Amino acid sequence: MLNPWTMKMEQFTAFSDMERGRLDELISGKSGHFAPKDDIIADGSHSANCHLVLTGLACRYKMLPDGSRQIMAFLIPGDLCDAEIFVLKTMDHGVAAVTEATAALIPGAKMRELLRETSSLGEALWWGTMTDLGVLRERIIDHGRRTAYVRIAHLLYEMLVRYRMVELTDGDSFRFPITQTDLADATGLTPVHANRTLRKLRADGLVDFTGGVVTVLDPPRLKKVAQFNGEYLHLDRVHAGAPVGQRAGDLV
Amino acid sequence: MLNPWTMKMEQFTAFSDMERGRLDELISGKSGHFAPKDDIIADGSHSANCHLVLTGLACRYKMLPDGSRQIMAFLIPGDLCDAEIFVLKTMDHGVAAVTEATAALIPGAKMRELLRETSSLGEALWWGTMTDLGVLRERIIDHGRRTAYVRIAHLLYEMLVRYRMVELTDGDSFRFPITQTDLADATGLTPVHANRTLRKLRADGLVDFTGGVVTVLDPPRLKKVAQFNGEYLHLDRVHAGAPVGQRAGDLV
DNA sequence: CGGCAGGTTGAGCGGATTCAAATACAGTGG
DNA sequence: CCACTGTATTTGAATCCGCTCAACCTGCCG
Repeated sequence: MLNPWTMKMEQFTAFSDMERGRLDELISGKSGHFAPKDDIIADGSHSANCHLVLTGLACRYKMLPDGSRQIMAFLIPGDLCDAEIFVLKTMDHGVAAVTEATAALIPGAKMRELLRETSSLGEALWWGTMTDLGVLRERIIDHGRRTAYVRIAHLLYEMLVRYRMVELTDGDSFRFPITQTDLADATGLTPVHANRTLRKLRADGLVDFTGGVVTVLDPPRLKKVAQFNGEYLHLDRVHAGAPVGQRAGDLV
Repeated sequence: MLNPWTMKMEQFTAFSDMERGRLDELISGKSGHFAPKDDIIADGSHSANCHLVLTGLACRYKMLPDGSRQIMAFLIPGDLCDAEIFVLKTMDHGVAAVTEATAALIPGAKMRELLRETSSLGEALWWGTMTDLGVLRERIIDHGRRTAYVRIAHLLYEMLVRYRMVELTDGDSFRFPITQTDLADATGLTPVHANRTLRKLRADGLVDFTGGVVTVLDPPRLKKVAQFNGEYLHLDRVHAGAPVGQRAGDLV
């Protein structure tokens, strides 16, 4: 059984058994357990360790002076929380658990080594960072030039692809237990309008979202209305382990 | 005279003379000259070289199927256009010149070496990438949770800080010759509304924007209305060369 | 002189917000 | 077993920020 980190990065490149061993070793040290709404890393703090989500769901967020919140990204198993920790003194935003979550604590020094390696691992870490940049840019497009309807559709479709990368989908369903307030904070809408829009997506037979589980009822149609083009995820190499039809790369 | 790349990165850390020499050498190879609206790197393309803006203004953008454009970042002297080129097959967005611009072409192989170095240079490159992430996150907050007025104020104040990092400000003025359409595409507004909002900022005595030159008339007040908090730029170390009162770090 | 790009202004519209209240639902304690 | 409580979802109505459509102005260049 591969760990989610390996699984994710192997969307980019294949690893040798030795490289896989390195990754396994890194995430099998200390780990933290977090309750919903707990900060995994607080805004303004610093840590000697890098955090990697192993189970559950987390989010990158920032509280604004007026009390409103902006969620900038959702973090699922295999995602790094704080790659900046090597070079920056403090976090310029917070990372909080959305559901119960566990995160591996990877010593900063070990991560530094990894980055400098000539093996595929260093490049895979760069790939992760570059795709994070791509996802953020896509979110800017969402907020700047897409309507609420398209924006939510886009987010849900993207999550489907990302969950499939780490094999946490069941057909076209995945567990994504966020509240509508979370959804609103992530899409830059009000909870009221997020509700109405989500409701329309349901009425249009595109998605079902009950009991914390998202089911994409008609992936090709959702992809179309979401104006989704997955190039920004750079799934150059389809993970060899996944059977045809269940690969993340098939969706982009 | 320091080059803009060195100047920018020395906001993060001080370099040795040898390290400065390395940077000088890297950007004094081949360079490209670009006319306004020319692509420096086209969406979907790939290059063996990395581009670094030396003079002029460029932008990171994406064209949408419906013909609208989203500008995701402005690139000024000292900014890297395509750090992704080492690991990704194709660009998932374009970079275009806004004004006449020159860009240094740095061989990808040389950049790779730099990244793996144990010197400060590798870390400074990481710092650059991490602050790029920070700037993008801030743009998401802009679009998601700030009004048009605050959003434009924020962008202009941020540009003031960034221009000051590379010593291209004249007091509180800087050359920023974008059209109001560019401004609209960057802030996710329509040109009409961008115009009205900019006009209001002028009427309120906060900024002047004529002849391609932005003048911040009252920096502390603009900072306040922009809800600007510059932590995300991580100007940990103020550039030693700049006199007190003219440092980028003073503004954050 | 006409053409064109960029900037400015007006009027009406609509998507999203705000304020407010009703409903559903799980947990908790009596 | 049922009130009680708090959180999440749903719906309605009025309002407003930003958009659309449209016209007009300005400076510049061929």
